Amino acid sequence: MSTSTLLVIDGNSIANRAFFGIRPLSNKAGIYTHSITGFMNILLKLRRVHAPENIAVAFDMRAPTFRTALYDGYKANRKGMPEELAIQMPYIKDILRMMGVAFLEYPGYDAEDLIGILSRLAAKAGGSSVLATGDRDAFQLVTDSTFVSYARTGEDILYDPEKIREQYGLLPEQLIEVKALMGDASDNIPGVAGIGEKTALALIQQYNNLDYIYDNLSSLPIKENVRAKLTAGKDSAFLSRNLGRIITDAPELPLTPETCKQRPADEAGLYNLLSELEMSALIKKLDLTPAADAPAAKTADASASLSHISHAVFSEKTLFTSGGELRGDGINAYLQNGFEKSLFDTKTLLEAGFEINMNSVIFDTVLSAYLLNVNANGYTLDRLCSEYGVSFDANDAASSLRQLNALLYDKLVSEDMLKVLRDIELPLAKVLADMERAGIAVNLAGIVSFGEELARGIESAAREIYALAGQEFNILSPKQLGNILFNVLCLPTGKKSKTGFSTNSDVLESLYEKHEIIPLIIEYRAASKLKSTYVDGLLAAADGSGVIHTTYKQTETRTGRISSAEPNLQNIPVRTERGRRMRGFFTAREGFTLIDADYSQIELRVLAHISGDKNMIDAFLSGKDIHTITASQVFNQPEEWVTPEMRRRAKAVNFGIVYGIGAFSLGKDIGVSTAEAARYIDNYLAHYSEVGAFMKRVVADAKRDGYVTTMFGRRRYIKDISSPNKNIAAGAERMAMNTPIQGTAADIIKIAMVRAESRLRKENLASRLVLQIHDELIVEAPLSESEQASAILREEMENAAQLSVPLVVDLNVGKDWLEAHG
DNA sequence: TAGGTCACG
DNA sequence: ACGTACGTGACCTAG
Repeated sequence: MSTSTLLVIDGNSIANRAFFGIRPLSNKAGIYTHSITGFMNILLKLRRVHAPENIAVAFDMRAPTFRTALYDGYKANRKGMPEELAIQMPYIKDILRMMGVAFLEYPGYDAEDLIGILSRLAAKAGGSSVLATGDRDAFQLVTDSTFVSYARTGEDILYDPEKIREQYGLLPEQLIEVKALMGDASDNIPGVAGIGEKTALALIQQYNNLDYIYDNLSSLPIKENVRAKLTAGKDSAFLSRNLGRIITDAPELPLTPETCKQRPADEAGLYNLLSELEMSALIKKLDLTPAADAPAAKTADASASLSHISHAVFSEKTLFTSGGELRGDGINAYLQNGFEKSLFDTKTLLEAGFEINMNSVIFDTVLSAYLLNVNANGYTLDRLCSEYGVSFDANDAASSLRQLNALLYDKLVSEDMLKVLRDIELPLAKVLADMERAGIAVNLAGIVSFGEELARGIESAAREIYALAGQEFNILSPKQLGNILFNVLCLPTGKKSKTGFSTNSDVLESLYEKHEIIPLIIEYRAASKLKSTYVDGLLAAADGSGVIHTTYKQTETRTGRISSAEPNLQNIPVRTERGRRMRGFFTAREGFTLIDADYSQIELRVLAHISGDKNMIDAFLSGKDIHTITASQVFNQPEEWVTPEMRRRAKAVNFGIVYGIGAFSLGKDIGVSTAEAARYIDNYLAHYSEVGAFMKRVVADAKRDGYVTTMFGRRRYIKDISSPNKNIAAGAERMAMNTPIQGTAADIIKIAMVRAESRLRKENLASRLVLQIHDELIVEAPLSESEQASAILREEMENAAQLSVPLVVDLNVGKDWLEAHG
C-alpha cells in the first residue's frame, strides 16, 4: 500500500489569511504583493513540513453552486474579496501554473468541495492527504487518512480524528450536525434560531444527529424553550445540514489522482514574472536565475514575449486570467493597472463596462486571430484552439489561451501585422466601444408619424394590387407574386432563380410598362421595406430615451471594414427622396450638432496611389471631377463635351474597376451591350494602363502567395484563386483585386477614427464620434465646439495616410443627419 | 434555416 | 454552355 501524501490547499482561504495576517506591501507599480508573498510562504512551509508527493490548490468560482440553488441567501452577506486581495489572485495562480502546481476551480463547486473530493480520491488510492485551510468547516472531512492543517495566526494546528474528539467530543462528520443547528453567520447558513454553539454541541454529543433529535423531539429530556426552538427551526435545520455538508464525491468532474501530479516548472517564466512583481525574496527562496538563453536585446516592437504577462479572457460574462478566474472588484484594478496585458476580445470587455487602461493592452487574442485569418467565421476560444492545434480544456480555458496567444503572437510578428494590431485594431476597439455606448439620438415621434404615412400607402397599394390581380395574395412572397405576374397575368418572365422566376426590382423595372400592377408592386415593396426594416426596426432598437446603440463588429468582414448590426446603422436609406427622410430622424441631442465628414472618392484615390497610375494621379491632383475626366478619356472627348449620360457611364466603369470588372455586368448595370461595355473597359485600361498592370500584379501575387495585402499590411487569404472552376477562380480574382482597395480605405478611416478621437479627448472636448459608415464619420459636438471639432475631424481624416493624391474630405454640419450630409 | 430581396458604402 | 462586380445586415416567406 502506498503511503503517498497529497497536500490540498484552499486557495481562497489561505490567500485571505495571507492578506489579513500580513503587513500590506506594494511594489513600485502600486500593486500589492504581500498576499502573494504570504501565500507562497505558507505553501512552501507546508511543502517542507509535510513533504507531500503532490500538491493541489483549489479555488472558489463565482458561479452558483448547488448551495445557492438550495438556498438563495447562501453566502449572500459574505463580504466580497477586498480589491487589494482580488488583484493579487491572478498572480498567485500564474505563479502556481509556472511552478507546475495543479490548481483547480470548477463552476458549481466551492473550494472546500474540491478539497473534499480530492481527499477521498487520495484515500481511495491508498494515500493520505493534508488539507490546508483557515476554515473550520473542513474539520468534517477528517479521517484516519485525511488531516486538516488549520491555519491560524501563529502556529498551524494539525487536526486528526483524535484532536477533533478532544476538542469537540464528536466524530468529525458530526460537526455537520452541529452546524445544522447553530448555523454559520459567515456563510449565511441559518441553523435553528436561538440555538448557539454550546447548545448545538451539547445536543449532538447527547443524541448524535438531527434525525434522532427530530424523531424523538417530543420525548427528549430537554428544556422546553429549546424544544420549542427546535420545533420551529426544523426545516431550517435540515436545509442547513445540506448546505453545510461538503461534497466528497463528484464523478462528473474530471478529477483523478493524476490531476494533482507535479508538472515541470517554467523557471524562466517564473523568474520574469517575479522580477516584474519585484519579489526578489521569493526568487531567492525558489532559487531562480534568469534563463541562460534568454533573448538578448528586446526590440521596441517585439518587446513583449507574451510568456510573462497575465492574460484575460472574457467568456460567458466571467473574466479569466491565465492564472484562473479574476472577478469582483479586482477586475477593474487589474484592467486599470500599468502591467502589460493581453486580452481576449477587448471591445466586448469594454462593452461590459470594464475600465481598461488601453496603454497597457499589448495584445488581443480575437483581434489577432482575425488579422491572421479574416476568413474564419467566429473567433471563439475553442474554435481557435482547434484551428491552431492547441488542446482545449473548458475547465482550464486560461491554459489553452496562454498557448494560443503565444502561437498567434509569433505568427502576427512573422506576418508583419503587429503594427496593424497595435496601431489600428487595439485602439480602435476602444473607439468603437465608446461610439456604441454614446449611441445616436432619434426623433421617435417623427419616425412613428412617418410609419403611419407609410402604412396608409402600403394598404392602399395592396387594395389596388388585389383588384388588378383579381385575388388577394401575399405580395411579399416571391412565390405568390411570381404566380400572379407570370401565370395569372401572363407577363413575360425574366431571370429564374433556384425556386422559380425572379421578381426582383430589375425584373419589375423591365415590366414597368407592361402592366399597371407593376408600379404598385414596386411601391408596395419600397414602402414595406422602409416600414419594416427602418421605421419598425429602429423604433424597436431605440432605448427609453430615444437613443440607438448599434454594435460595431470589428472581426466580421473579409476586407477589414467594420460592420454594424442590431441595428445596422450603415445602411440607412439615402438614394431615394422618401427613404432619405429617415436620415432626418437621426439628430443631435439638445445643445449639440452633428458634424458629417466623408471621404471623397477614397477607393479610387487609393487605387491611384497603389497602382501608381500617372494619369489617375494627375486627374486627382487637378482637383477636377474624376468621373468627368474618366468619361473624357473613355469616350475620347474633351471634358467640356462630356454629357451627363457619359459621366454616368464613366462613373459605373470606375466602380466596376474597383470591383474587378466584367463587361457583362458593367453592360447590364449601365444598360449597354456587353460588347459596348467591353469597349469602355478597353479604353479605360488604355488610358489608365498602370491600373491594369496593378490588377494583373495583384492577381499574380494572390496566386503565388495565396493572399493579398492592403497598404498597411492587413492580409486576406484568397483560397480559390487557382480553382479549376473558372467561375470560382474569376470570383477569387475579383476579390484579390478589390480587397487591397477596399481594405486600404478601411485601414485609413480606422486610423482617422483613432486619431480624431484621441485629439478630441486630448483637447478636452465633449465632442465624440457617434457613427461610421465606411467612408463617412459623424461626430456629435456641443454647439460651442462645432468649429474646433470640425477642424480636428477634417485634419485627422485628411492626414490619416500620405498618398500620392490628396485625401479630400467633404464636411457639413447640421442638426440632423439629413441636414449634415447634403 | 435557406433563399430572395433590398438597404447601404 | 454558363454565369456574370466588391463588401455588408435585416426582414420576409416557406419548408
